[in-house]
Amino acid sequence: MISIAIVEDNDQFRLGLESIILGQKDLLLLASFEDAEKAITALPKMNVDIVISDISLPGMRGTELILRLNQKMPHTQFMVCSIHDDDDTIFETLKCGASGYILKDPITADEIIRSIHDLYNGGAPMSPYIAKKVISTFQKPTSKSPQSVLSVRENEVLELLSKGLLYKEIANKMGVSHETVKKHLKNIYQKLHVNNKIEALNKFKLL
Amino acid sequence: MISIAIVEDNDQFRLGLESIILGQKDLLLLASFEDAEKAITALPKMNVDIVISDISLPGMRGTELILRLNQKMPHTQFMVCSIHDDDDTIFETLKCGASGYILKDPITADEIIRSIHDLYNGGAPMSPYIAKKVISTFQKPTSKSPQSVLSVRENEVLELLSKGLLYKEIANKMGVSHETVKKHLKNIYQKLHVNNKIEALNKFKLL
DNA sequence: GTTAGTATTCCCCGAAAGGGGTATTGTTTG
DNA sequence: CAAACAATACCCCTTTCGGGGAATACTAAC
Repeated sequence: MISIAIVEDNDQFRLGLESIILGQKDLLLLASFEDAEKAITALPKMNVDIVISDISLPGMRGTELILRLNQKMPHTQFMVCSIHDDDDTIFETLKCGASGYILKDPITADEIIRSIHDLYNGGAPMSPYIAKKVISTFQKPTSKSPQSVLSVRENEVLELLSKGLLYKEIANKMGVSHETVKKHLKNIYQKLHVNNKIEALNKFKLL
Repeated sequence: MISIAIVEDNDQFRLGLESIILGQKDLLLLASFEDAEKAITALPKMNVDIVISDISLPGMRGTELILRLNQKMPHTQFMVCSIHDDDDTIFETLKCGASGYILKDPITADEIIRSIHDLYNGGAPMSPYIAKKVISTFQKPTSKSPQSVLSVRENEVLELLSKGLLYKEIANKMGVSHETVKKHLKNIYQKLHVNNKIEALNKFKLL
C-alpha cells in the first residue's frame, strides 16, 4: 500500500488526482492540500510515501516547498505535476529534491498511476519532453569548445584524472608509461595556464 | 514508419530484438550488425531513424560508436540497451550523445516498443533505475548527503580546495597553520572513505 | 564529570605531483 | 622537404600530499 499526499491549488485538477488515487486498491490518499502553508506544517507529522505537488502555488513556490519538506522527510519521495516546461523551473525543481516531473498538459490517469508506482519502486518518472531535456544537459558540446586546444590524448588524461585516479593508474588504463601521463599533464597545464590538477579540471569543465 | 538499425553482438538478444521489431507494423528493421566496425561503415550511408546499440561490443565500445556515428548522422537518435548500470558507463554514454538508455535485465518486448516510439517522438526513454541516477545528479547536496558528516571547518577547507588552492594557501585564507589544514583533510578523507583531493571533491559534488 | 567530538599544532616519512630538461617516432601541413 | 605538433619515454630535482602518530584546548552531551 502506497500512501500519498497531494498539494495542488487548482480545484479541478486536485479533485481529478484524488479520484484517480481513490480508484486504485494499492494507493492510499492520506492528505490533500490546497496551499503550501498547510502542507508544510501538516506533512512532516505524517508518514507519507509520496507527495505529488504543483509548482505554482499561492504563497510559496513548489520548489521551495519540496526543498523544505525534503529535509524533514528523508524517506518521502516528491513528484511534481506541472504545466511549466521551461529549463529554469525543471532544473530548479530537481535541485530541490524532486525525483519525478510530469507535465499536466498531455497526461492520462494511467500515466499518473504508472508514475506513482515507478517512483515508489525507486525510479524517476518523467514526461518524455522532460526526460529529453534532462538527458540533453549531459551531451558534450562537441567540436569547438575549449577542449579543442587539448589533444585527444590530453582529453583522455583529464577524463581519467577527474575520477581521482593517480598518474600510475591513468598510465595503466591508457597503456602508456607513468612518465607520459606526467608529460601530458605538463602540456595541459601550459595550455590551460594552470598549475595543478584541480585548477585544470575546473577550467576543463567550464569550457 | 520508423526505420531502425541494431548493433548487438549477442546473437540471442539481437535475434530477439529483430523479431520484436519485425512484429510491429510501424517499425522497419533496416539493418542489424554484430560488431561496431561494420556498423560504422555501413550506417552513415543509410537513412535510419533510430539505432539501438549494445555497450560491450567486440573491438569498440558502444559509447565510441555512438560518438562517431552521432557526428555523421545528426538526424538519427541513439538508444543503448545494456546490462551495465554503473555510473561511469551511463554518463559516458549520455555524453556521447545517446538519447535513451534501457537496461537489458528487466526488459519486456512491450517496453522496447514503447521506448522506440518514445524516442522517435522526441523523448528520452530510460529504465527507472537509470532515470533515478540521472535525476540524482541534479540533487543539491542537502541534509543527509556527504556534507552532513563534515564539520563547518572541514566544509570550509573543501570549499577552498575546490578552487585549486594549495594547503598553505588555504591555511593563509583560514588563518591557521598548514598542518591544521592537513589534519582537516585527513579527517575528511576518513569520513568520506577516499584517499585524495579529487575523490573527496567528487563525493562532495564540488567538481 | 567523564566522554565524545572538534579545532588546533606539531613530528616523521614515503609517495605523488609538478617543473625543468632531452630525445625519438610518427603525422600533418604548408 | 622542413616545420610543427602529437605521443611516447626518460632524466633530475623540489614541492606537495597522504598516512601514521601525539598533544592541547574547548565545547557539548550524557
